[in-house]
Amino acid sequence: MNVLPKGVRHIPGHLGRREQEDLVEDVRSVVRAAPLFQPVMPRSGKPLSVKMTNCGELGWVADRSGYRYQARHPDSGEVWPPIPERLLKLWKEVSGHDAPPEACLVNFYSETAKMGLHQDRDEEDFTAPVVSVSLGDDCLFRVGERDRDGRTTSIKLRSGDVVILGGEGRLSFHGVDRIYPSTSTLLKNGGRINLTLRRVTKPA
DNA sequence: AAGTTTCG
DNA sequence: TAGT
Repeated sequence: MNVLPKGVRHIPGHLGRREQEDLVEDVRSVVRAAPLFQPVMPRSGKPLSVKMTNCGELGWVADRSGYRYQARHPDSGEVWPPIPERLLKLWKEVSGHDAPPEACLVNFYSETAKMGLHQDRDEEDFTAPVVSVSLGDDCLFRVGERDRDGRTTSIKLRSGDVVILGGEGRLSFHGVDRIYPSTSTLLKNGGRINLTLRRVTKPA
């Protein structure tokens, strides 16, 4: 019986179809304002397979210089568009955290995209959880513990699912091993969108 | 360093 | 630029 690591919560089907469609509209408008860019590995410049953008006061970027949060789009130099209301509402529903999210990373996975096992650790504040929303095709999500060599568990994430990494689970290693093409009709061109809401700065 | 590969 |  494979249980999720402590502090990792999976809420299958948290969002209904209509809410998912509304969120896709929100994402479309974010992408219009802040076009997807191709993140690359620090130093090597090797591209990640996902495309990404952000909304919120801060956005996560990856380039040859490193990983960091910044207030502006790396290509356009524009500030990121605001986090859509319905994501702020979702955060209030599930995060158990008073302060609103400062960053929402938008990752787009093509049929072949993956994300290696990693920690979300570029934030200054680990007291707030990470809240993530899946839209579109199913994926195989793998989650472990705070140490890279800890036990890992794989679960299938479907469109409308929410995953929360909080408390002991805040620094859990996690990644996406594969996308299951054509498993959702939410996105016309297929693929998967992941939205990740985070606090970045230290609490006052 | 959030890659890839391999493994679990 | 994750519908035309």
